[in-house]
Amino acid sequence: MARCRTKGGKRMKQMKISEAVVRRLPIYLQFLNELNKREVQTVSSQDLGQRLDLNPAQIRKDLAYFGEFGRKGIGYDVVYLIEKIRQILKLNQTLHVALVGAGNLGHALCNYNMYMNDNMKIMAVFDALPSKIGTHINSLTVRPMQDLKQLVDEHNIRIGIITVPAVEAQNVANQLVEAGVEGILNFAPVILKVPEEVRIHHADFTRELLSLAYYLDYEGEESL
Amino acid sequence: MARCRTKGGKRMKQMKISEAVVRRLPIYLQFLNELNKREVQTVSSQDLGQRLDLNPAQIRKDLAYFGEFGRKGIGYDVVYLIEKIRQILKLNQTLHVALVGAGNLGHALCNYNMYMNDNMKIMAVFDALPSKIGTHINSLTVRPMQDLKQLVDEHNIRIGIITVPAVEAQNVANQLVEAGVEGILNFAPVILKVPEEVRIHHADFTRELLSLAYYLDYEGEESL
DNA sequence: TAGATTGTTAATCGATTAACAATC
DNA sequence: TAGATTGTTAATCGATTAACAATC
Repeated sequence: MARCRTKGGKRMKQMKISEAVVRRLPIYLQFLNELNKREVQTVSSQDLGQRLDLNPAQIRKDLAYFGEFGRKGIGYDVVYLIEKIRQILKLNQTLHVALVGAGNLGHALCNYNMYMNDNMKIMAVFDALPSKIGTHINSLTVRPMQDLKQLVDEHNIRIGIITVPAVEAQNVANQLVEAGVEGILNFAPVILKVPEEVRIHHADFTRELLSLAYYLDYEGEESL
Repeated sequence: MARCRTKGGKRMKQMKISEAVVRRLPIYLQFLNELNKREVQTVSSQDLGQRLDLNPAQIRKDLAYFGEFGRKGIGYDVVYLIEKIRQILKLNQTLHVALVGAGNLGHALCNYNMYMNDNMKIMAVFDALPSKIGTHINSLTVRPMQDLKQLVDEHNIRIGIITVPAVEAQNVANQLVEAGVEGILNFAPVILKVPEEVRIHHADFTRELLSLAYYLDYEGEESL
């Protein structure tokens, strides 16, 4: 659902952008924000590539999918490129988020409250445990699951974050889908099934940890 | 650093396994564990593919990099395959982990204490804040950063987890490297530079959230 | 045996990288 | 102008998928 330009500059919708490209955009944005904070005005694909361990040609190509953001002989204007990437990722509208699971991890995420992402806002927190309901996390009151649909509608919530234990995650996902969210970020260590029109991303750190383990050097050389 | 077999069955070290393959192994393992809990004995690549939204041929190929784990006409024995994947990911040894950052997220991870991963154990927790030092998280006492190197040596800690604020993350990474960890799992929303012999994985949920935002359907069609 | 399913080779598809004209 | 760096095309590389013989 990206918009690109034909040679003539006319806009052309729907030119399939690969997932790999989309996943790099937040990385670019993160580093560009750092550069901006350091008041760096301009950056080349060379510089970016060096810092991010990516091929400069790849970076140029990634950005070129969405428009001509750079200047030949000069590089990219940091502020301008930040603005453009924010547009691509639709970060100029504030995205409303519901968080389900007021446990430790849920608390952590609320505290973050996307402090660096002014563009995403947790609007409501839910939990199934009666003991949790009514308690406060920052300025939010933990709500029972029955209120989910109503609050999703009311606050125009488009994303759900799942921070419940693994056994409940699928059930919660179903309820989020039912309530009408368009995307889910799942922290529980299980594979969830959702209708294909709902986008699901996994933030399951156990996966990261396990794949990390693979890359550790052998110590006690063992055979399979 | 994978071991494979030549046709004749002799072992052959070093046949480059792609990162994509390694990242799928934990997913297989996760689902196989579920099947095992449900006392399912056998599973086909067909079944797995359906459930995990992956191509069955891909799954067979992934597994075949490491050995012949299946039986033609039958499929894979769930228990046996779990065991094999655990070996590949080196989960049969208990991996010792240090966690730096006793904030909310650090607490959450300690509570997890890898409950489902008996194979990883957080051996020590560190923080820079004097107010945090000496406090307890479960059975662990929060230690000052000065103790890092000593405890890494003492407990044979091979992995460091970073859950400190973004601005401190690079500094902490440096200290972890200095202390001798082989891998780092970074939760802070920054790009870290580490020597190439140290493996670094990112569990930065803001990235996941931003790329998720990209895939939400447009509402107020805006042009770039 | 017939049906199912693996492991593996070959074909396809897609992503990364190199190279270079355009231009600041 | 000379040097730098983009946007983009072409070349390369690698990953996914299809197909099928082997075999349970």
